Amino acid sequence: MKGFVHPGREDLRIDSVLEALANPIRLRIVKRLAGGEELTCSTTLPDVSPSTASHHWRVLREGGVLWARREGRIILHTLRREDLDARFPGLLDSVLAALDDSGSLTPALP
Amino acid sequence: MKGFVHPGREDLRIDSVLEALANPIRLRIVKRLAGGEELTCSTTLPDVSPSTASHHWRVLREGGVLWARREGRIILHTLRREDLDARFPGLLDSVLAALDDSGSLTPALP
DNA sequence: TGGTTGGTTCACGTATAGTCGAACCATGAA
DNA sequence: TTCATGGTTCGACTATACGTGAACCAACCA
Repeated sequence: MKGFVHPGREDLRIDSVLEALANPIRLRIVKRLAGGEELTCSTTLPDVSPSTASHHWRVLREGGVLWARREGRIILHTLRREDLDARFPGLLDSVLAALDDSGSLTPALP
Repeated sequence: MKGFVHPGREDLRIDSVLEALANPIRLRIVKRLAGGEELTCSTTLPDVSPSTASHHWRVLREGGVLWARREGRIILHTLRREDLDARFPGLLDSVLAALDDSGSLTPALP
């Protein structure tokens, strides 16, 4: 567990990205990240167990949706906006716009 | 089995649509439909069984991605482009553009 | 009427996603 | 060194997705 595996920009695949996005919990994460915050694992999903949270972060990371980097004891995540926009122009924006419209995927969270 | 159940435009949900799109077989279907063709079930997926094909058509239909209408003995499918563009502007275009770039999801088909 | 064609539905098996607790690892602090 | 914190990994379980063949249905045709 020394550092994270991220697909390169050119390795991003549309079906992997769609797969990563096709989950309400992961969409919540993406929505939060889109605000520009750097999120940690535990503070973002207090309603699921640490192992479940870790699973979802991994799917997003390996799908190429976000970067993970260790900062001391915590792990900070940021959206790979440039890479996603470069490879799939408009995709992220359209999904984020849809998330703004429907409040269904944005329960009250700290 | 008298006619098909389609979600209304306002009932389209981003996670259902992403879920429907997050599958290579269904992406192949969407790509074909985007060409403007009206596709039947069997001619589009000759490499999977009729029941499997029917399953994928159903996921796309119930996710709101396409219209199905009976025309005599066959069922014709068309992309719900207007509805998708209205509810999730840019989503379909970005996915289709990605499908054009990578030939990986477009095996030789009749 | 009976047969054929195009699809669906059902029942089933298999594979994978999602979830969790327990154990473990990495980091920083005492 | 020892401890606490933040995450991951592992093993197990459950739920759902995927895939199939068999049976069925709906429309057309002879």
